[in-house]
Amino acid sequence: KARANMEPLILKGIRDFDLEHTFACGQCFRWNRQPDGSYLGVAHGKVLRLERVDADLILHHVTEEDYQQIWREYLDLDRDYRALKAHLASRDEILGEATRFGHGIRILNQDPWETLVSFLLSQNSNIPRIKQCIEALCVSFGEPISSGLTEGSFEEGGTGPRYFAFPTPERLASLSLSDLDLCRLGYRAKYVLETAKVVALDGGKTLAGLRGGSESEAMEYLLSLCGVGPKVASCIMLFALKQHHSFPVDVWVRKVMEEYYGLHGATPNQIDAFATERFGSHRGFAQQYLFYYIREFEKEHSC
DNA sequence: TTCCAGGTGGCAT
DNA sequence: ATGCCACATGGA
Repeated sequence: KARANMEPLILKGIRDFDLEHTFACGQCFRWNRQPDGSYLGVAHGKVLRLERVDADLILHHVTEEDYQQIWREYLDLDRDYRALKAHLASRDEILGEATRFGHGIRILNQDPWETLVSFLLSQNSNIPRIKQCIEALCVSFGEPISSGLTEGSFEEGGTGPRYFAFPTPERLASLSLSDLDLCRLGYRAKYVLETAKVVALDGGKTLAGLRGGSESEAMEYLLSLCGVGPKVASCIMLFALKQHHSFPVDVWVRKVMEEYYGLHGATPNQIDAFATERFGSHRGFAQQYLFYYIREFEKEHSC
């Protein structure tokens, strides 16, 4: 196929979408900034490069069909973030500040299986290393993608395929612990294998079926998986299952709740109750604005 | 060297 | 229900 000559897809007048905010805010791990400021990522077994030119969003290496069937939803392009941010900002000044700071954040609609494994690996780790682990998994056990991405200016000139899909649950379920040694997952390796075996039982259908379903049903299934606790389950629900009322509480969000909202020593239940009362049914978005806000702020003051 | 990183499982109260 | 602690790994 002559995909190398594919025209870029130009979406005009896309507001409230900043590539850095969206791809570096900690919700996803397979997007990387390129020398020219565009972002290259792999999702749903496809490669995409996104570029911002003024008010336009440019999608490279995509077909119109893939845009309609995959990227439009993945990038959450049909949601009115202007109205959403106004709603959240009206709750309190802290959230107002956070939404202005991370004004271009969008909550992606990611693949449930990839999100599940990604956040399994996230526990007691940090974002650069999480990305490293996931990349190692993909290179070692993912299917190579024939993207047709050969005309780009970001080729390294090496040999062999450069882009790999996230490995399927079946593939990971077939591995042994020692197979995973080279990925350096640490003690989380056995969580990945155990979980892959369960998810692979029905090809991930149960997991995928949780999208948009009931909160309790999703939570119950996720918590039954080895290595998945309340925090990881909440992230999967928010980032892959469209459960936008999910409010993940990690060390950073806890810090926000303590230092900005005065909830010192609060239990997870107390924090969730507070978030529900204060931020409403869209508290998952609030969580991500707050997370990005506190994390970037701490980065500034850590040097 | 020690501490920390988008926590969780196991075990003790 | 709640409170500790080990858990692999790498960077500061």
